[in-house]
Amino acid sequence: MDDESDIYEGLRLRVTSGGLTPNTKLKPSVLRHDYNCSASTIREALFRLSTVGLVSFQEQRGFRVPIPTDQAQHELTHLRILLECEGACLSIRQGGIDWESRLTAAHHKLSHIEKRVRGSADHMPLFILWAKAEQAFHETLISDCGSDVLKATHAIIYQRFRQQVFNSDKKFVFVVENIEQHQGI
Amino acid sequence: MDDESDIYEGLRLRVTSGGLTPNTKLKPSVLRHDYNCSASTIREALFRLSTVGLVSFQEQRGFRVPIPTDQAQHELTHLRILLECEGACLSIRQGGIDWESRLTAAHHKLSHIEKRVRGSADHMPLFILWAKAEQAFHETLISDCGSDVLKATHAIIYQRFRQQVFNSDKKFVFVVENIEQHQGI
DNA sequence: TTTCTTGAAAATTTCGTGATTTTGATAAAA
DNA sequence: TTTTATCAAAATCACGAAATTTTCAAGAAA
Repeated sequence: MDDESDIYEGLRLRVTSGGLTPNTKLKPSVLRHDYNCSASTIREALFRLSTVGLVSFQEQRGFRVPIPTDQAQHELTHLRILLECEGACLSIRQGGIDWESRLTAAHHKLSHIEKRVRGSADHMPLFILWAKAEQAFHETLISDCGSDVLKATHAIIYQRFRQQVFNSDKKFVFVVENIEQHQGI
Repeated sequence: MDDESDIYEGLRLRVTSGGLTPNTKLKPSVLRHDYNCSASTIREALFRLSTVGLVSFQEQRGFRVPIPTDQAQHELTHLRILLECEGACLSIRQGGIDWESRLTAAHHKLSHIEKRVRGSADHMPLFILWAKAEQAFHETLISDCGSDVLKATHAIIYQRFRQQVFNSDKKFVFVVENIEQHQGI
C-alpha cells in the first residue's frame, strides 16, 4: 500500500519546506503514525535523506532537522551558482530552439508569479506556487547541458539550498535580480 | 561488535576498487557472511551507497555494481574538473604558505610513485599506493577552499570517477599531463 | 551550591521471519 | 523452431521485537 518512495518524498517535503523548527528530532517511532508504516521504513527513508544532507544524522543519536547556518547558506549558494553557470553555458551551446522557448516560458511564468507576490500582503498561499516555478526555471536552465551527473548533483544542492532559506528566519526574496541577470544571457 | 560505518566503508572499497565485475549482483544474504552481520544491515549500507551513485539500485530487483559507460565517465570527469578548478582557485586565494607546502609535498609524493610505476612491469602492488597518493593530491588541492559543501561534493564525484576508471577495461594512467598542468598554476 | 554517581525510561540499532515479487527452467501451444 | 504459459525456487521488502546505547532526573558526595 505504502510505496517507500512516497514516504521518502513526503519526509523530504517536510524537512525542506514543512515549517519544522531546526534541530527538531525526527523519531521513526513517532513519524510512523503519519505514514502508516513501521519504524524501520521511516528509518531507511531518513537514512537516504541524510546521505544527501537533507537531515543530519549522528550515530546512536538519531536524526534531526539541520540547523541553518550563514556559512552553509553561503557555501550552498556558491556551489549552486557554479553548477548553474556551467549547466547554462553547456545548454546554450548544445540546446536548440526548444530549449530557449522552454526557458523563456519558465521565466515568464516565474516573473508573473513574482509580480503577483508583490501585490498581495500574505505570501504564504502563493509561496508554494512560486517555489515550484522557481525550481522549474532553474531546472530548465540546465536541462540541455547533456550531463545527468551535473543535473543530479545540482538537484541535491538546490534542495539543500532551498531548505536553508526556508528554515532560516529571513526568507526574503533576494533572487529577483538574479533572474534578470540570467535573462540577460 | 560490527560498526555499521565499517561495513559501509568495506563495501565502498569493494565496489570502487575491489575488482568486481560490473553488473555483479550484490546480494545481502551472501555478503552478510563476509561481514558477520544480518542481511538487513548489509541492505542498509548498500542503500546508502546507492544514494551517492556508487551502486545501482532497482526496486524489487536488488543492488548491482554499476556498469562503466563512456558517457558517465565523461560526465564525471567534467564535473570533477569543474569542482577542482573552483576549489583550487579559492584555495590559492585563501590558502597560505602551509597550503602551498602541503600541495607541493603531495605532488612530490605522487610524482615519485608515478616514476616508480613506469619502471616496474607489474603495476598492481604499487597501484594502491598510487591511488591513495592521487586522491590525497586532489584533496589537498581544494583543501583550503573554505567550503565543506564543495569538498564533500567533490569527494562523492571523485569516488564515482575512480570507480569508473578502475572498473573499465582500459585503466591507463592518463592523468599524468594533468598533474603537470596543475603544477603549472 | 556544584559535581559525580546511579538507575530506570526512552531511543536507537540490529536481527530473523513472513509476505510479496522476481527469476528461470520446463512444458505446452503456435 | 519460436513463442507463450506455468510454477517452483530464490530474492527482496516490510515488520515487530530483542539487544544495546543514550538520556536524564534524583540522590550522594565534595
